[in-house]
Amino acid sequence: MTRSPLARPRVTITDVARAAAVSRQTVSNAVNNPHRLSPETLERVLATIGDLGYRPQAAAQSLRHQRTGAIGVELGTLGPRRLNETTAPLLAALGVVGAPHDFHVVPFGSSSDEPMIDGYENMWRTRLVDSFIIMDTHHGDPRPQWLEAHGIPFVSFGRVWDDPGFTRWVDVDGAAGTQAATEHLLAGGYRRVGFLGWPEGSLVGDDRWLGWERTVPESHRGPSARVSQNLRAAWTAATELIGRLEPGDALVCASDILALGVHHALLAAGRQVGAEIGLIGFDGSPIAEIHDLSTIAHPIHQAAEALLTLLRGELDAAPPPAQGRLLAPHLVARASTSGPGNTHR
Amino acid sequence: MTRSPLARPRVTITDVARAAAVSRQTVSNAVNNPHRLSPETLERVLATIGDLGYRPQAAAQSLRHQRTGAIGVELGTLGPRRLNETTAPLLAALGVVGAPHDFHVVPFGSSSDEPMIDGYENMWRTRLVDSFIIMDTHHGDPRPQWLEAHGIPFVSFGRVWDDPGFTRWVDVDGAAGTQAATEHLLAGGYRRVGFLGWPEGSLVGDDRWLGWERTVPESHRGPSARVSQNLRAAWTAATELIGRLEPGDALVCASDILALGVHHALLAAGRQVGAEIGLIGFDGSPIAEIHDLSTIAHPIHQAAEALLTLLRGELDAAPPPAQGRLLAPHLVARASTSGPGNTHR
DNA sequence: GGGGTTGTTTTGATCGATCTAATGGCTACT
DNA sequence: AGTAGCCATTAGATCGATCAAAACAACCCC
Repeated sequence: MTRSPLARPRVTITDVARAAAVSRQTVSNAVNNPHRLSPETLERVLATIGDLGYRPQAAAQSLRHQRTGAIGVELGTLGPRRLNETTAPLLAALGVVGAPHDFHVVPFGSSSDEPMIDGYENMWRTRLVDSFIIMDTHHGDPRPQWLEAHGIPFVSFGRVWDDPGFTRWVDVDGAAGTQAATEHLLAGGYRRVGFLGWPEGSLVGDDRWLGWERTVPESHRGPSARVSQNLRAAWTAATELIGRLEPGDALVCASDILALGVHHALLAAGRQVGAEIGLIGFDGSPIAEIHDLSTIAHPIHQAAEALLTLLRGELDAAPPPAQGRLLAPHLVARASTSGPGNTHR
Repeated sequence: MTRSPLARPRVTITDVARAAAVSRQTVSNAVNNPHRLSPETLERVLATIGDLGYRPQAAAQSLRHQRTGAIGVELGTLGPRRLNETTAPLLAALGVVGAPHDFHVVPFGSSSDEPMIDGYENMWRTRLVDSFIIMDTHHGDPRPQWLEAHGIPFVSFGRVWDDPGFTRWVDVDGAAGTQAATEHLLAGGYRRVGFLGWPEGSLVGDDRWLGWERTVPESHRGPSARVSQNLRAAWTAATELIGRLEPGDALVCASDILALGVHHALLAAGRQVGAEIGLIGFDGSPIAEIHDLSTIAHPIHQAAEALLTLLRGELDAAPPPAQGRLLAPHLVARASTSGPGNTHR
């Protein structure tokens, strides 16, 4: 029944103090204010810390500092809001990027459509977390206002559309993404570049449309259409659209799902993806990877860094930034944009 | 600069005690041992708790109890082990199911392929978590042994293949899944049912193959093939396979990716999915949903419950169960198994 | 030698909750 | 009346870390 030193009994600051024949405070200083100790003492204490494998306990620090370093992130599991493709990777990135700064993530769920503020309130009141990152904000979203009203620190991944004065957000520059996609296709030798996007009126959708529209020269403009985010709709629209596409033309799509619809329509029409018709999606989803479709991927890692920086400012009561932060997504080139005439592998 | 009661200053047990004119301990008892109080006192204290909106602080409880209720879950972000389709939903389910039992999840990442034990050691030594759920165990996985050796509480989602004596796992019954798929197809009127799976030798793959093999009668057995988990391979194999399929036949696939490959091959061959050839995948992934493919979905919610139950036993030093727990997945019927001759929608 | 500095180390209090043991009030039994 | 027993309540200590302030040592200056 012997247990290794990692297990019980835990190593506390008192153990280290005793072993090094100093006071608890001196051990604490060795860790947090090394300059206060004489070189000899410092060395001895640090050696003892190493020997015993001491690490400060998070719970004790949290209590003392009144800060846990835990960031609440809501995962909409059931109900209308699904776990989307971007959420999970962002969560992972936040975990990795946050660790060195003593931040960690605590996902929590809202099991139903109930006033989901409940989840936030629980996490906050028990101080299981001391800040939040909200995502997928939409018009009429009650969360920003509620959090603000209660003085709860939070930042947003995605602009807060309802409140233009709110600047503690990080978002992906959709227009820059479709612009890069368009340039990539033109540079790759495709003659005309068209666009398949979502119906006008969605802020994200319009943004992505804009990037294409402002980039493609009149002389190289291919046909375009706007349909809803759904495979069947995309397929149907694409079937009509590709009737107007000539070999050497290409399509920029507002999402990987739309691109997939086009992919299927091309397949069914017996036309070749990439060599005959260029095709690129948006979102960097696994779906695009599986189908060997080029796509515009979100800068997840950068977003995580930026969000944490913002959050740290917020927790230290620093003034909010002058404006939100737009990050450029990056291009992932695959077979579907290998260039006209190029038969890929 | 007024702040709402939810924000600073926090409501502590002392505040409640003062307001209700009792001692701190009495407030604590009102919450944890109500039977110890006289009815009048209890009522008064609870009313005060309600008025002030008191909730015990997690950090203080953690320190006192030497238990945080936090469960570490590793998210393999980069490196070889990817964030798979099941991980994210399970994480969400654990969050929801765990909350009422004062459990919460803390995802942490291994940013590289380094000895990833590091991540576990960090989380454990600082007692940021006091247990782990490991997933995606594989042959030669160092984690179970390491955790065991250090006396760290953990349970596994997925059998621990290396150690048959280890019983603190929950897994999905693959054979039951493919059996249900096969029965569904036969009951739906498909004449012959074939199988497309992974090469022999993978434990999960063989399990899924078995469910089909033991269920389909000799007289209704369709052609089968075994290929690697990858769209292109599936597509190629399926192209060959469907040459041997007659209208009214169906295929059970070991994964949604494989089913997708078949779907594409059918599409390219101009054959109709569902009405002509039945098709069902495995894993309940979004990919299947998007393509309107029937699939066998993992019982994520049940798995989360079972894992938490196991974990609670482990934390309370209860003896391990006699054996691991196999959960039956459930069938999600969509257009791809609508029955021979039935044109769906 | 008293007083002032600087530098290192320690003491005591604190964060918020809960455990243990003690206290005071009341009834009941001898 | 004395005391044993029970119930409701409270005082004090504890979990592990850190802050603020005190103590102590060594040195310099007038």
